[in-house]
Amino acid sequence: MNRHDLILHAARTCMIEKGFHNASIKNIAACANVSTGLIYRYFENKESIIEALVRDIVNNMKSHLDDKPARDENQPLDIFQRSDFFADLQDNIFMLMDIASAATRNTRYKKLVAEAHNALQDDIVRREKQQHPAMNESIFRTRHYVTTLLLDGVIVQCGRKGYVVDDELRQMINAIVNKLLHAK
Amino acid sequence: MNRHDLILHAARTCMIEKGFHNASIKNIAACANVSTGLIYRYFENKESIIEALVRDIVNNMKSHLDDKPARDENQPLDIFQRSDFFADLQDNIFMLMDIASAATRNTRYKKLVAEAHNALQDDIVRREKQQHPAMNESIFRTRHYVTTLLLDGVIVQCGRKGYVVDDELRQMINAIVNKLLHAK
Amino acid sequence: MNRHDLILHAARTCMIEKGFHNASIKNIAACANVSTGLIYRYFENKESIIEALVRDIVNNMKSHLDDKPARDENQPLDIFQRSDFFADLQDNIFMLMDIASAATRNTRYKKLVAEAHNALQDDIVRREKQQHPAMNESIFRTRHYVTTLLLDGVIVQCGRKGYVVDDELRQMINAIVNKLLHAK
Amino acid sequence: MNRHDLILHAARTCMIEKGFHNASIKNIAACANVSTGLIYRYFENKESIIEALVRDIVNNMKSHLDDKPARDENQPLDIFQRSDFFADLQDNIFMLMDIASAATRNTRYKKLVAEAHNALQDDIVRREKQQHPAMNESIFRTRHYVTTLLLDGVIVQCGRKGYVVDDELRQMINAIVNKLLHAK
DNA sequence: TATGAATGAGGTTTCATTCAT
DNA sequence: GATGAATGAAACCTCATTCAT
Repeated sequence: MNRHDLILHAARTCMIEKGFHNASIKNIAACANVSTGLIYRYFENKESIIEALVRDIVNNMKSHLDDKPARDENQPLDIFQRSDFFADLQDNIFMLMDIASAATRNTRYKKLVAEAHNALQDDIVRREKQQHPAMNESIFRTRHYVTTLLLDGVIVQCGRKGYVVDDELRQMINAIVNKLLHAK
Repeated sequence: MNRHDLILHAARTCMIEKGFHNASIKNIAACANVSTGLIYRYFENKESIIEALVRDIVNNMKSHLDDKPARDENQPLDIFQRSDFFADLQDNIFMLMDIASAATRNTRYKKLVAEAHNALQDDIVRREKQQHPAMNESIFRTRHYVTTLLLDGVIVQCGRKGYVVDDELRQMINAIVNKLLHAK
Repeated sequence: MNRHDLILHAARTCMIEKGFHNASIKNIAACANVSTGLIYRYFENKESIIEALVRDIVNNMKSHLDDKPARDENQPLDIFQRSDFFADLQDNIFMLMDIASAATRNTRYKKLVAEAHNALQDDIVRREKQQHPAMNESIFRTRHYVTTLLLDGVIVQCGRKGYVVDDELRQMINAIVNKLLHAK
Repeated sequence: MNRHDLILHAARTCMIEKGFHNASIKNIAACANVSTGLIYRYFENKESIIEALVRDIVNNMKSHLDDKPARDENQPLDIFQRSDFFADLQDNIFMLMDIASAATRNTRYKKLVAEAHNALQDDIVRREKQQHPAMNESIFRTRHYVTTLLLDGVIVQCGRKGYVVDDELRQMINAIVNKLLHAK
């Protein structure tokens, strides 16, 4: 791993562990086994690290989606079926909350997060359209929106209660999403 | 307004504006037009201010619920119908995100938020039970859970996109909730 | 007790309990059951309270000495024999240390403490002279000096070890002083 | 001098000059000609600085003792004979008083001072034993105790009177100690 | 390129002192 | 006289950032 990615990885680890505001540059440097000064050779400042982290998460999600096999409409949907995708999401729960929170105040983050979401949505809609050319695009968008809403809800709940997604929760969410999809 | 509430109000304003971590005691004092020292006459420390803020939000929600007229089962539900309730929620969105985020790292906050949620849930279940004595309690709990999930999702979305709840969003959420309720 | 003495008494209690620097005006006021503002009606500032306290201690010692029965030269001396005097001294140990310590830096305290010591010494020498008119004054002064030295040592030791003067310590000190006195 | 020792030296100077409670981190930093932040690179907190200072004093005393030539029993003892030892002690007088005073209220300091005293005592007893193998250990301990008592007394007196040890005081103390030692 | 010592602004909190009531 | 709310300077400590080596 090159220095840039090494630092980014360390930043991710620290922020997951300590939270956005408690992950100091020193922590990150120690975690990456480099000097504090070196951080500033690869990133302009702390904000830029967050920026890169968000970009990373988005790219990760996109690549997860790329791998995703086409869903069989007749089978019940399991939005957690790609276990590695959701494992990742769980890992990121705390960081995502922090970043979302930070984004409410920081224009740069906010723009970034919004762009990321739009990119993701476009990506999802595009591939759904390929599968179901006859369907109305607005339905895709709604689906995506609801799913996002629920996932965000789950994230917050997890953060709040401090537990990971267990089977009960997983089934409940799936039931809701399935009902929504088939009700259309 | 007495000094205690004045400071609390200022704290709320600052946190909404600048975020949890950037609302310094000095900021709050300046916003309340008092000296920094005075803050500590009314609150033990910064944590206590947050504590009071969360308690305030919870009590507010409870009193909103108390005012809520019995819902006519045959009419579609509008969870935003109490516009002042949601206006309040929107005001609190940023702060709630920050606090939820901070709660993932701070034991005291986490306990506080958990307590608040339990208190709210108990309150809701109790009043639903009064209205529908024959219904199974677990259904109430599920309903509450889903609603919470969605509301949390909405909060995050709002924070993320930086806009308030518009009509489109409102109708979409309502549609989902209504479908869920009648599917049961 | 008048307000002035009430406050002084409270100050003494607080300083014994919490130490010189940790006894705040608020503490003292609370202990005296008066408002903080009132303190400043009776004392110019915190320094003046110390000043008054030191004066008090000196006067107390003088009055203890006044009560002291003439010592029988043929009996071994017990410098702790006036148990109430030493009880008082023990009570004051911590405060005396603090004040002595503060006096090293504060001209006003230093002058005060020096004056107090001289006053006490003169008082002691005067009464010893009355008892033993033939003896050389320098002997009295030496005796007084040594006794003071030892008492101060005892005070520091007590402060250091955190215990009060026990029988063993008492006998040891007495043995030393007796030897000194009779060696002359 | 390395930064660590530079800061420690500055701390010592400040404490001697201003006293324990008035030697602020900022003062110390200014005195050492470094930034306040740097202090915390070398010491965990203010307490640690004191800790290091006390340790320094103890080590200094021990090394002074190591250099001390064996005393000729037939010659009168001069406990100030190692003039550099006592010069050092005088330098430390103010600080020692403050620390002793602070130790009465602070568990950590108290433990520190107690340990230091025990270490010194053990050191002294050990070397006396080497010189006089036949003598009872309790005699050494008593001697040490009395000497300590007197030294503490001298320290307090010096602090109180604000002067350094002059010849008169020196001779008086020596006379006392000699009498004590030979009376045994 | 890489280090980590150094900086200093800024955070929370305490407390002697003042002053309107 | 008496109160206690209010002030604000100053304490300790943290951390993003810079820079000599």
